[in-house]
Amino acid sequence: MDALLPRAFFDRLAEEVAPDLLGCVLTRSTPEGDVSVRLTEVEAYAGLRDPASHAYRGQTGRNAVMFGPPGHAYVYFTYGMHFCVNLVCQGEGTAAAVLLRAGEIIEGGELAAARRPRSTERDLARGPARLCEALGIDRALSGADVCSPSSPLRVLPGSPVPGIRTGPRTGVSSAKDVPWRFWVDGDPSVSPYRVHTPRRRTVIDRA
DNA sequence: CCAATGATTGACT
DNA sequence: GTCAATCATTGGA
Repeated sequence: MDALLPRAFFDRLAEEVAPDLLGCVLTRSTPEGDVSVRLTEVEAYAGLRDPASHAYRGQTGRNAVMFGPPGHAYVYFTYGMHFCVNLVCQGEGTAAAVLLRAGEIIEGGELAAARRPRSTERDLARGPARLCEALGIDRALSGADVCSPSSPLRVLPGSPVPGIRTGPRTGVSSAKDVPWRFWVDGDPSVSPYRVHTPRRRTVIDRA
């Protein structure tokens, strides 16, 4: 079996780990089979020192995994319907993490397509919630050790990636100026950039 | 207790 | 370009 990324890889600042994750491969194993994605877009979050991080205001039940050791998955549920996955970085207590935003499916494409039946091949993992859906990642995987060979979610090294670009993070409502989104220039699986738009008032709000 | 909203997506004008 | 879906989590009353 191929060697996984060592835990030391993740024991660094998230903004240092993030570009090194591009080209690496995330594999999800289920009884139905394996699906693997080659990462093409990620975002770094610096935990306690980052206003855009879920961990900015300290440890809660939801973000507890981020305060643990590096090399584990932090999965959260958002907008009432989507999951997103991060990989915890740096030492315990810092709550740094890298959000996995997009990639190219390189194994298990049939299973990924079955999980996302209305998606084109290009869009299978083009976005953080799409990536999770294609790989079958949900809350149950939060805390999974991606450095362990027996884990249902693992990360393997990739070949060095040319053309890494950086820019502001997508969809965040604070610290928009920090250029901690990293992607592979020109890769079709990179998600379209969208600025954060505050939600409008609903009918119930006006009643 | 309760109201607000989100590290998004897909559908639609 | 605009907008609704849909609910866990959060922070404040």
